[in-house]
Amino acid sequence: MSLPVLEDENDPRDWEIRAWVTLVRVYGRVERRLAKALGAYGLSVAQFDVLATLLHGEGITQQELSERLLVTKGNVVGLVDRVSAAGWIERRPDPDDRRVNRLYLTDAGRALLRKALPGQHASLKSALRPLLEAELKQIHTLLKRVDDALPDTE
Amino acid sequence: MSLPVLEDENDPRDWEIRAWVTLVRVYGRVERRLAKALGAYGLSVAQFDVLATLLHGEGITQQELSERLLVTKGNVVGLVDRVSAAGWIERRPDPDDRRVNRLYLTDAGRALLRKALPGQHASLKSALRPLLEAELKQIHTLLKRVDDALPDTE
DNA sequence: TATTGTTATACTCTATAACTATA
DNA sequence: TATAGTTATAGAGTATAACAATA
Repeated sequence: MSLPVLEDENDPRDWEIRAWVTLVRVYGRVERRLAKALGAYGLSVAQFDVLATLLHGEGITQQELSERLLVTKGNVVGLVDRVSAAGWIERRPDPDDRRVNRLYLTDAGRALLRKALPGQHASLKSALRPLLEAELKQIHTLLKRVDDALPDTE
Repeated sequence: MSLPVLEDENDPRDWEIRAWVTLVRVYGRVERRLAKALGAYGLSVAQFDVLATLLHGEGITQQELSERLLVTKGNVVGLVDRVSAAGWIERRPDPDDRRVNRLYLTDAGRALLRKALPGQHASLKSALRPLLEAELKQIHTLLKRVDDALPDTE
């Protein structure tokens, strides 16, 4: 989870650290809630991410999926194995390049998403309820700036 | 990691989702950098968290550690096993309650922190460099509000 | 030669739940 | 009865690296 949590007003640590500690804490706690809700559908967070990524871009390759999910292509193999074994996605060989698999949602996968997505959205809205829309935008804008500035040495 | 990343301006998703997706992405990428730096010292992020938590509160119990790290006490056992096997912390029986272990850094653990902490801080500062201090405070304030509002049903 | 995907290895973290010893 | 810690189980994710097929 990273870095200790303590919140006294005289905390001498830099604001980078305080912001990061809080972010990590929120990430962990919210992620856990989302994961628990997904568990009811037999989905892990990583597996849900696969489905949700495909929802917005069917036909991507495993390579592309690994870039979106920020995991190695080796790990994507196992992930895709598990999700396709469950019948939610399928690999289809690319007709033009026989090295490539392209990934598609099955009807079952689409149906599962239709069931699982509303709950995820609701959990998220509930967790972030203390923030006004302008504040959500603010967080998005600031963190997007950080994301864009991170070199993609990964 | 949770929820797909795509950034087009007409993205119809709610700001909760956009903020969350960005937060998750930043979390993942920065965490990975921090983890890589810790790897040079033979530390995982969770293990570093143990050491850093003890630095700010030596003598806590395993139970207390599990609450700070947001993991179950069962998992803390293994975590403490590994970190103490490496010689960085030690369990000392509580003299007043024989059920309790209290945790302390060893000299080696303190020395390791002295080596590892500056790099962690530097990585963090580097990653968050695009943000002004006021913006870091803003993120801290907003996310703290979210954290405080989350019910601790975990 | 470079790329896509696969396989193999080994470790860490996680959740869950039953168990013990103490209180 | 309740609490602190332990053990056991099983699954999931991760990194790393070598490999096959294809380009």
